[in-house]
Amino acid sequence: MLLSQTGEYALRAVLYLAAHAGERPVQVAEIARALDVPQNYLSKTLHQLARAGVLASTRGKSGGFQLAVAPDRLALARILSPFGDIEDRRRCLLGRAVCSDRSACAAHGRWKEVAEQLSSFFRETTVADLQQGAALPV
Amino acid sequence: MLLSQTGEYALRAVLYLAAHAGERPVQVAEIARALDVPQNYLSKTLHQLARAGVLASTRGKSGGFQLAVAPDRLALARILSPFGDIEDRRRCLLGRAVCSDRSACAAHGRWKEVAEQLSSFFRETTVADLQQGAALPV
DNA sequence: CATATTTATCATATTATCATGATAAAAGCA
DNA sequence: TGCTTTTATCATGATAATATGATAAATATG
Repeated sequence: MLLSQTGEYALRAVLYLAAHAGERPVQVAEIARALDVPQNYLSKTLHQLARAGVLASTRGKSGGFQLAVAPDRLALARILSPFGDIEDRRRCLLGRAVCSDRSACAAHGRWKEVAEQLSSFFRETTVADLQQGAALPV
Repeated sequence: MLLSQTGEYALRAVLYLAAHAGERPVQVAEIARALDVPQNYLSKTLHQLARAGVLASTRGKSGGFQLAVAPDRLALARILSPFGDIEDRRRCLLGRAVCSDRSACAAHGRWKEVAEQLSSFFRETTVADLQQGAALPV
């Protein structure tokens, strides 16, 4: 798939948190159950998001995770970046270290437009954008 | 990166063969040297391409690999498909088994356009298309 | 303070991808 | 036929991604 499994979990978890945003944090167990995702693994993933400033975590009773950023200010790229996605993917299709208009691989001319669209999708789409189209379960 | 390492090797090897198309087959050793790629691994990858009908292989003295398809009829998707790329990647961004206009995930509305561009790039771009922009090494 | 709850972290297992090395099988050619 | 060259295949190892299970640390609350 396009995203790593971990990146996909991260995205879905954040969307779940956005949909269930309230005063109180949501626990990993609930999210894992809702998304049908391994709980311990998700726990580690959410912790990475917390360290990245995307989520806020609180421990102890009635603890859990919450969004730390307003949905309309939270781009998908920011959610995925701790898991090494996106910016890597804009790279040269043929794996060259440098590939630009000046020093182009065979694919560059045709690929760059697609790559830029892909990149800007993740940079510009926010969680709020997705909440709108989201009448259905994540 | 967007392609698997193996997929990238495959693409580069095919482009190399297209650029060095002649009467005589090209040996793995030469391709591996030119692309700076592990020879035994490339050998296996080229064999997969041969089984997929993309390349023709001949053994023995003055054997090697050749394109089995005319460059202008050889889409990138066909080169990559033995390595499980592309069609997987068009799938739902959030990993849903079914995700369509009728049953859409939260991302579907915004994602489908990008996904379609990505998919059609690989389906419609041919080796011949890339040979043109390719004055520089692969 | 004691306890229950929850995240944080560690140790380890599983799986897929990437890679290496060795050998078998085919094919040309002296 | 026998030798050399080359692909085909097998066995194995290395590494990273994914996942599981157990324990530690923090915190609210009685």
